[in-house]
Amino acid sequence: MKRNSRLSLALHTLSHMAGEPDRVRTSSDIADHAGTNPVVVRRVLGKLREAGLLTSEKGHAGGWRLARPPQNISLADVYLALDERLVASDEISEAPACSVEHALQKRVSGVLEEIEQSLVQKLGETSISEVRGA
Amino acid sequence: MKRNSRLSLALHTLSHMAGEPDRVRTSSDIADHAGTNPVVVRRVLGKLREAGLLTSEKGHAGGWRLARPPQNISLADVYLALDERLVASDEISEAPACSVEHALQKRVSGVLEEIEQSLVQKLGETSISEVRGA
DNA sequence: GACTAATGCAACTACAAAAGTTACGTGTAT
DNA sequence: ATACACGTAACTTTTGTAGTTGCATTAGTC
Repeated sequence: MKRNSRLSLALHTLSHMAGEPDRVRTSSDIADHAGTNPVVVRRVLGKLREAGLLTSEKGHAGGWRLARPPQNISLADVYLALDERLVASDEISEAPACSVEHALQKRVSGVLEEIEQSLVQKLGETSISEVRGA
Repeated sequence: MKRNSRLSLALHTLSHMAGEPDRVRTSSDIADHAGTNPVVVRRVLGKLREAGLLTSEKGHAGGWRLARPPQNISLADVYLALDERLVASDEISEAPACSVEHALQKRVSGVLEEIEQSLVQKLGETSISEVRGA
């Protein structure tokens, strides 16, 4: 696949679903369309299910479905569901000796965190249906 | 190190330099402060030099220095210098069979590209000196 | 009840990006 | 001449993630 594939796969799948919200889709179908395989699809969509964006049903005629109207699912919902933190680092900074150094590190982290937040806000301005729609 | 380490290392170093713009620093000094090693530092700072943010001098008493006043170096400058594309994918999409599918992929890519742009814009609003300063 | 088709999940392999490391060439001040 | 610094190439190590296989569980269908 490519980089940022989880986010890309999630958006792709959700946008696709937004077109026919009532249709149930299997992991295999989705995997075929996305050029990947069913287990990867389940892994990614599982995250979206945990976040309440999708529902899944086992057994015969089971599969995936949107849990809410697509107008009501923002890109930020998806991003957060996947635990992506593209900008900020989930740092385990190994406590630098110097305290000035430590202060500076917190500065940098703080700035990146702000940028991360503004990214999420920006993502919140677009819904899945808009991705498909126009 | 941690995730997003190149950006983090670059910002850290530049912020540090912003404090004493006239001082020349060696890769070793910087590496010690950042908890990494000189070659990695040279790799990252080399990108910043290519982008005109830093200068380097070889030989005895050589080292790294800011190429411009720190007020005049934005986070976007740094981000772009490193060729980071945190949101958008540098996709080599393997041409999907269905053309509808292809259209949708372009949609998703387009949206991510927009988000990427807005991220750069946001980064452009902060300078290196502000990171250190307040 | 047997069969089929779907998710859920664990364990493993494969691969790629990046950090870390070593080594050596080049340039420059003393 | 020497010491010190960058520039760069080649290699190893680490890590994140996709891909794969296998099997348990669940739910319709015959």
